[in-house]
Amino acid sequence: MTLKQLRAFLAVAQTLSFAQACEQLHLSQSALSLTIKALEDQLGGRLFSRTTRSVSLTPEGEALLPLARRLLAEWSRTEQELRQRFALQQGHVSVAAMPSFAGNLLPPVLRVFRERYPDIRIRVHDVINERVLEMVQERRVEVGIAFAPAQGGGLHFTPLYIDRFLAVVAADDPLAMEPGTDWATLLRRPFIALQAPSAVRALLEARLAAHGLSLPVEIESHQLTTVGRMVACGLGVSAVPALCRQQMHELGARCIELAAPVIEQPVGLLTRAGDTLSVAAQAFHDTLLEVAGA
Amino acid sequence: MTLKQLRAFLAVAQTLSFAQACEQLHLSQSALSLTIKALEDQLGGRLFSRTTRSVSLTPEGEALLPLARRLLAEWSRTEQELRQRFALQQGHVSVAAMPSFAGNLLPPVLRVFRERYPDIRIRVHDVINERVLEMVQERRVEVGIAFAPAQGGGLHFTPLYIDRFLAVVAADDPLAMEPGTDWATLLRRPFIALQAPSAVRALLEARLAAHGLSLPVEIESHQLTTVGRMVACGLGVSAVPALCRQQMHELGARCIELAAPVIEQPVGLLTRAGDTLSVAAQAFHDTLLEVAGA
DNA sequence: CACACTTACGATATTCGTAAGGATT
DNA sequence: AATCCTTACGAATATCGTAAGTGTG
Repeated sequence: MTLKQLRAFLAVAQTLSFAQACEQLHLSQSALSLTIKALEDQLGGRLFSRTTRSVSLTPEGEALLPLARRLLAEWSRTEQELRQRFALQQGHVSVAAMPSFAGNLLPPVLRVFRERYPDIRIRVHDVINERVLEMVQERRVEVGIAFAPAQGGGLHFTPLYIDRFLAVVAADDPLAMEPGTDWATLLRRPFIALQAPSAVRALLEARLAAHGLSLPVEIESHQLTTVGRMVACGLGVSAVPALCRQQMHELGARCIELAAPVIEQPVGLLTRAGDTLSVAAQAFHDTLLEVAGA
Repeated sequence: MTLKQLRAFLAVAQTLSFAQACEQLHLSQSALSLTIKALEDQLGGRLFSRTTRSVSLTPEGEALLPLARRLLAEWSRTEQELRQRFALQQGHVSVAAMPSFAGNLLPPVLRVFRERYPDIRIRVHDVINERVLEMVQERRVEVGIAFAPAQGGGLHFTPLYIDRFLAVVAADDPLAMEPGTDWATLLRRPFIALQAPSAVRALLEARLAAHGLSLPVEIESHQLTTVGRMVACGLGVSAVPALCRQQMHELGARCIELAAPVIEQPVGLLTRAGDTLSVAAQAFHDTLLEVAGA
């Protein structure tokens, strides 16, 4: 039983005329006749009762009719769905992004993506850096945005930009007037740090230790905004990824360059090494590189 | 999107190998490769991620897989069902038969039919003669068994046998010893008749009237068995289709031939004139002619 | 006699398998 | 070097349309 045969059957069953069905199918009468005949032979009996002057369904044809309708409808529905997926008119992307990115560079990217592909649903997971890596590995998301991972671990990394740490000080701190400072100067003040499970915190301490420095931690928080507010109130100083400069400013703190050493770490897109991205995820990937990578 | 393409997709998706799928499909690698390529082109994107050494599903392929499975499963289920119908391994027949037939000749026919086609379900409607005609006309049954209808009425009649009326008398009635009698003799006794809506009653009175005779009705019933019992108890006599001879005997009454006039009426199979019978109904029709027509 | 479906036959397209090519383990 | 998928090309197969055939109203 072929698709053509079933389509031919449906056309004849609906019009109850070979001639009319021919036009509908863009087929000659002979071809249609042969097609129906072939179908009947394969099934083992007549589907139509032909009296040279009129065509009617046999009871078996009557039984096939609703089945044929359903089958063909589901067939084209399936075809349609796949086509739409490839045409970016359907589907969804799951993305995981570390908070500093999710809260700063990501929203404008989402706006552009949504404008371009309004039918693609996006699910953003705003989770800590390590969790981003896990979610990509576990295939819970197709794309992740995080710091470059230490070892591969089956992940593919596409760099977006190099992030560097900036000093954050209160607006009335003398340092706020300077263009920059160094770690030795900054660390003479009480330090307000992100709490332990944070990748930013871990990164920071590891790099400083390599230069014989350590953080004089006074207060800890696990929210970047809290850290910003505390600095703004003069409770101490901090150091944050350059990405957060705008956010810190809005919270009333000031950011200045920070050297000796300059602490840098690439931020980029993570995908599973072996896997192909869905067209939707690929489109998101590309949009992200285009909008945030500039 | 064609059947072959989807079958090829499923085979490759399940084995994750073109080579293995080839054997399963009885196809060369090149043909399979082209088939998958054609499917991908038509849908507008890749379904498999080929790395010359391993094949894996893309997210879109992953989405198609369950849909393809369902589609192909339903396809063969449909094909199977139709084939079985034609092979008399599935389906049902609805039959309407007038009570005298349903209770006498029909059961052995059903036994034979059931032995031959154990997978065909039969539904018997045991209804009065007129209702048989209606049910065939309304397509509530495919086959009816009744007296030959007066005018066509879109019905096709196949005669089974000619039924004639017999006299029914009590076992101790003097007539019970005779080989036969005539209407004039019979009607000198009180007559026990079937009630008005009965076709048998109507037929009887119409034919007798043509010969200037009328029934001296003493008692009426609408059950043939009741009539039989009443006759057996000596309450009167009756006249019934020859078909019921055995039944009357079992009830304790006796049947003898009845002439002057001999009242005959063909009994046969009724079908709608224009319609084709289902193979199941046709098989029943044929079995009935063979078993009951002998 | 005209209409509607079926059958026959030659022309066109499609599909298949063999063989060569390219890439990876 | 061996395996697996892709590409190229000639051959077999299937399908289509034109035209003649058949039966019914």
